[in-house]
Amino acid sequence: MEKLSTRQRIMQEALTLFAENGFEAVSVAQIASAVGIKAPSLYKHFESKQHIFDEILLEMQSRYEQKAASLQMNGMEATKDIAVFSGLDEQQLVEMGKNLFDYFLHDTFASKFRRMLTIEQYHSRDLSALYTKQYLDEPLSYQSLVFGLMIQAGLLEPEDPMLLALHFYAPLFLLLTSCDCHPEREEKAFQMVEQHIRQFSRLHGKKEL
Amino acid sequence: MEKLSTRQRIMQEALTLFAENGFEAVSVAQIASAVGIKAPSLYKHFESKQHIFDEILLEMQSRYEQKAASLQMNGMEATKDIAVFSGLDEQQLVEMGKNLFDYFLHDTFASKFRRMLTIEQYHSRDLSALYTKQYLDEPLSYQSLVFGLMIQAGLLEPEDPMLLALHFYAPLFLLLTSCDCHPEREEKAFQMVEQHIRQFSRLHGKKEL
DNA sequence: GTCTATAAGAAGATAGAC
DNA sequence: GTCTATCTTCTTATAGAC
Repeated sequence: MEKLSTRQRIMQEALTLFAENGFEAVSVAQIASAVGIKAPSLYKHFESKQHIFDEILLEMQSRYEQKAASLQMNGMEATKDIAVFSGLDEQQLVEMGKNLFDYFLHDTFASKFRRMLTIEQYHSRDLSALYTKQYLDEPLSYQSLVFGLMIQAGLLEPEDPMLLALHFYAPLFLLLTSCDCHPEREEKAFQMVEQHIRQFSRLHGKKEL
Repeated sequence: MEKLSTRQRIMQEALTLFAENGFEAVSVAQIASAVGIKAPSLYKHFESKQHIFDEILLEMQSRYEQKAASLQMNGMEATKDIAVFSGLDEQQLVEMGKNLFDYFLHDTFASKFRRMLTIEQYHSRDLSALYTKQYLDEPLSYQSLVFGLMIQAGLLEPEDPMLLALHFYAPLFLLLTSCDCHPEREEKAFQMVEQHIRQFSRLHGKKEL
């Protein structure tokens, strides 16, 4: 369990601190202290504070791609697996939403990374582009693709898929934001997620004639 | 037009910088430079950098309360003006949503303040509570109240008002976030807001028998 | 790979001239 | 109310002993 290298522990503690205070507000000494070493020792593992940040970014990209594949959130995979998605029923939709919600909220790396990007997006075009891509555009375009398939399969009433994706995902995004600094809200938020998706299913599900 | 006091200009420039970089990443010298004075001169107007931040907070509270009243977003007012809200039709709903969206996005003070709070919420219980109250809880509970009245008035199908509020407001919140660092998205976002609200009205509006 | 010591600079803030 | 000069502390980062 304690097999993390010092390099990995530096990245972990740095991310924790960056996610709470922002990059510039965290000192190298703070990071080192959290790891249990002195600041100069840290420079044996990373050439600069900026380099720690850059490596966290790379690490996250890699983890995100893995998770996207495992959640079947990758657009490429979805088009290959039409059979899977065109058979989605309400309960599976609830599971999909809860999985996405739980991942963004509780995966220790993903959750902190999202908070860090939320903070850092405002002073870098690159970071704001990454934030938008990862937490807005990709979830929306993926959901849009899924709902398009569900309409084709006769599971949902015909409707603009992007509007459906916005209706489905935006409440998850808002509830996520509401839990970020208030863990005591998580239970209620999970209930809201479920209610929301069941309402979504009721409103858009194919009506019997 | 140029009647702003130095004190007011300091707050203005400080907010602009805080909204982009966060409080700790901005130096007093940077703020002073943006105003056109030297750092020590700034201390004749504010006793510390923290004090500038605190005054921005107070200023915003005051402006927010004014705007809430003018947008009729104040819960107290709404219950007094049942007549107004129980007569809301689809077009008025669109206007209400667009007004809210436009205010959060374009009011120079409100927009920067929201970005600053988005950054600062993570390292202070007080600020995260303020963020949640101002951008999540109050909009939602206000919308919830409005929709409850609309159901009573027979304008909407019976439904949990909080679920309706989440359905109505969450997409506005997400689209707002998507425009924050990407002004080129605003036009599309406004179109999406309108489409979203018309869909909302179509889905929840009282069906004719 | 860790440490102490230290450089070189930037930070918040004050003193005092004008 | 503005400035220059200055203080103190903290910052990132390096040098070199162990």
